[in-house]
Amino acid sequence: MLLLQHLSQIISISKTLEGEINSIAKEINVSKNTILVNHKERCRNLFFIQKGLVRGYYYDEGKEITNWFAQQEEFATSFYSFITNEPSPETIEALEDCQLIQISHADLQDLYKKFPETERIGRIITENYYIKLEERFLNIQFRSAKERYQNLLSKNPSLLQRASLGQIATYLGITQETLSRIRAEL
Amino acid sequence: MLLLQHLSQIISISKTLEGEINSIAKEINVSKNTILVNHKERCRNLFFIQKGLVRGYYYDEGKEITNWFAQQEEFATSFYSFITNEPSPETIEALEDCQLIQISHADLQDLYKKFPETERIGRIITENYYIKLEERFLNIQFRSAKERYQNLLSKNPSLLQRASLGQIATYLGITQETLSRIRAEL
DNA sequence: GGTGATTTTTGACAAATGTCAAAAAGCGAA
DNA sequence: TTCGCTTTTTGACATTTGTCAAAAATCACC
Repeated sequence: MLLLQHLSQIISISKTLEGEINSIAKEINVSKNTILVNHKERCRNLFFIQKGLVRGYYYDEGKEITNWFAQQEEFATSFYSFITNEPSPETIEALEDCQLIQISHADLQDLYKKFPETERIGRIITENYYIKLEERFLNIQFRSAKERYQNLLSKNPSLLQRASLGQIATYLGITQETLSRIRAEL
Repeated sequence: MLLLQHLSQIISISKTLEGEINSIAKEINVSKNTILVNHKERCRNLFFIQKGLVRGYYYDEGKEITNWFAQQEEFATSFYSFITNEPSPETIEALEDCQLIQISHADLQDLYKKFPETERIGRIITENYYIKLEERFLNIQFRSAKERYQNLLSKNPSLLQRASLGQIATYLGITQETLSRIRAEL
């Protein structure tokens, strides 16, 4: 399982722990356009993406604004809702047919209790996600629309083929028209 | 010690753990304008603010851009540098005379090893900081300069008295002139 | 392969914010 | 109190990006 491989890069996973993880990790396949978490609904699951592409988006003045994309070997959840148990401000949808691993919040808390060494995994993963978010924050604050697009293009070129321009534009914090113009002039 | 109080809100702290924390937590007093971490230098310390105000800032085209403010009962560090051990992209300075608790990265790692339950504290604190950063990210992406200012004003009015307008403006992602105009029209 | 829906591009114009320069206000030290 | 330095405000103008509408291109499905 890709998830176990991924986690074992952080700490070594004992056979018992491996068994426990296997027992709480539910492998699910969802088809393109499936809504994994609905806006205003509590998000009690963490998803690990074994294959496919998922995005989280907000509604702002009736329009969908992409908050993040997650692909193979990344986690996806409404972080805010998962942690606080408040309704999710964002909707999560599969942009492609996906093979996911689903872990419930309750099972994860049990895992933390039973295997305290997994707290370490949780901490390190959260730290890394924090750093990624910080980088994105700085990007949006300091860089022009064009620079952000070029940055995305160099770091994640395949995304441009897999998501629509409108989805990518709002992810970059610009309108679709602006993105279209940026592309035209390059 | 305020730090212990703060941590005990997350998990209960045993007497042994308390002793250990006391032994690695160095209380320091720094005066206004002290640079705690220099840009391009590795940041190997975590600071907990018992009293005072600290800010982290970047240089962008020669100008200082405030990345964050931290005050009483908050942690301050160059998160990126602390976690990755790379040189810090940001400078950290005390904006007021401060009473801080300093914990080194090495000591913290030892603490995590000796007292695995502290991993939980680390995870939860990181999660909360993640949520705060996400909120700020959405704020800057969705809200106008004026809304961001009003938001800050309502959530943290004292900051306006304690930091300069220039520092606050760049924190809000706008220029000082724009902030000045926003204030004038209210 | 054709057709209706969806996505992307283009145009004209508007709004928000930035830049540069200078004036005004505030503040600390002698 | 005054002088010099720093911070804040104001003015004129430029730039970036957004908005709304329509045309063009692309895609999915029959």
